[in-house]
Amino acid sequence: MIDLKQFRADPERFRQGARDKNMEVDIDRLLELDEQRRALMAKQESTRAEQNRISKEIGPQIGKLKGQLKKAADDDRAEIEAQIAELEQRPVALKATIQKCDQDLAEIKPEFDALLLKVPQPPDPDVPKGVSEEDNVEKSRWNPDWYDTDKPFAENKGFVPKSHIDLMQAHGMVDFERAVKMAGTRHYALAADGMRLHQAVLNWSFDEITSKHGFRPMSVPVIVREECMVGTAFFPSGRDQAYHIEESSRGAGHDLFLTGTGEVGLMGLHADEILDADQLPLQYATISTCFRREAGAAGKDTAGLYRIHQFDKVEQVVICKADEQESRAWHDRMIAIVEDILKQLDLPYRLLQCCTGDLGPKNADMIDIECWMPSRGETDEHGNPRGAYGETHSASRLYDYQCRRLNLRYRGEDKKTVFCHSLNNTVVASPRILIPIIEMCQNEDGSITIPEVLRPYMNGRERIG
RNA sequence: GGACAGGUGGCGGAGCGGCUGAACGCGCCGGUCUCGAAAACCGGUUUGCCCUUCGGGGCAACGUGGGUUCGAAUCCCACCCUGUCCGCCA
Repeated sequence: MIDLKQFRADPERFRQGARDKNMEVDIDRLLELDEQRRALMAKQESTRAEQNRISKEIGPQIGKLKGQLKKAADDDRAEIEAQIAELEQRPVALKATIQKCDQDLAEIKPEFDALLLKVPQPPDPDVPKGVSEEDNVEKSRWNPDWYDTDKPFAENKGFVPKSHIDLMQAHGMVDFERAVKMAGTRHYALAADGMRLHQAVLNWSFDEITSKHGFRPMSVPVIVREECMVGTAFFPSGRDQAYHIEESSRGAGHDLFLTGTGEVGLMGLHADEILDADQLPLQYATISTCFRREAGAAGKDTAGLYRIHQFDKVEQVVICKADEQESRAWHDRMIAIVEDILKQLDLPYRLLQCCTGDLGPKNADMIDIECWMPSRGETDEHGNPRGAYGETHSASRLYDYQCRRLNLRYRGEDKKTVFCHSLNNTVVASPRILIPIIEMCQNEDGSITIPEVLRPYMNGRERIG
């Protein structure tokens, strides 16, 4: 959520921010409603102040008169009752005014709240302008010394690569047919060494992030209430992407939603809290199953393990002080952790600076990390794919946009409460990460060499097949 | 799922419908005392919003939402949540 005071002071900044992100939001209407709302509040409050004043004055008087009434002789009664009635009449007009303000405010509120939640965080000035992922800017590339992504796979390794689908099926590592039978398209079942490799890369990277980099290991809910989705800013804009469990229609008090990333559970932990400054930064990591409807992606990446409805992910989040330099430093550090992990896995990757049009509503800045996947990309003259980068990680910097919605604060130097900054990044998402691992580590005979760092998690084995 | 009990400030815990933003205790911060510390004593200690001539002024909040009332932490209704016991269960 944006800061209303900043919004009033400089609405143009937010108008431009939404434009840069290609998002529709009626800034003028929000300004108008805000003005109406404040005028009504001012009127209501001053009326209420008046009412309180009168109330304090007549309260004791009424009390006293009612006491007298009990003991009074019959002929005095009428007189006392008249006095009470007169006193009680005094605030009546004020009450009507207050109620009218109440009604008017209640009428504005839903539209105001909905609109306010829709205003995206403006992109940082140093984020390149652009309309789609086409306009993202490559920042850097890394290749292991034995592979050059500018040359075809065959030139690098001396044979034409197979896709992860073929390789995994050959080794009985995956079963698409039965999974699709059970759950429909974009589902899969991992089997045998497929499941082992999946667990190995998750467990290894979880150990890296928690033991080596000091992030606190957590297990958090993946089924959450709507407030948690709104608080983490996945709603309202991403509502279509989340699976909705309609418990309310079965008589329960509220619906639930499946989370699309561990970020939701990790960030939701401290909602509505005021932390001590010395508790910060909080560094959390979780390993969680992620659920995504992939609405609007019909026909895209339909084969294999690239775009699926359910996967597992090791996620890192940082909650730090509201200091731009500090949160930028954390962003760099979280990206460096992923680079270290990908280097240890020996996977070619590149860093992409996402352009304004590719940012979500909550991000001020986002760096995507893509790994080289030999089975992707256009096909060459022999009908073999040329290979392409595919997104495997995404590192977001949010300033206080998310914590403001979550009402997550800390007590600053001057004892004032301040909204925290938050950041998040993938550590490893599997099975998608299995695509580059399996395809890059394949041998001419169809076997797969297990990356060295994963061998301790695979019973010491060196290869599959 | 069944039966009770309960939701008040950082915590514990009061609270005849008006004087209660809230007693009391603990914790925390500041001060007195002391060479220093402890004890004792004194003072302070919620959050959000609105207005401001920047001195300050005002409103709201006792789980949530509605209602009764001139006036609600206190009365009524609905919902949510928590605890305990029983049943079921990885």
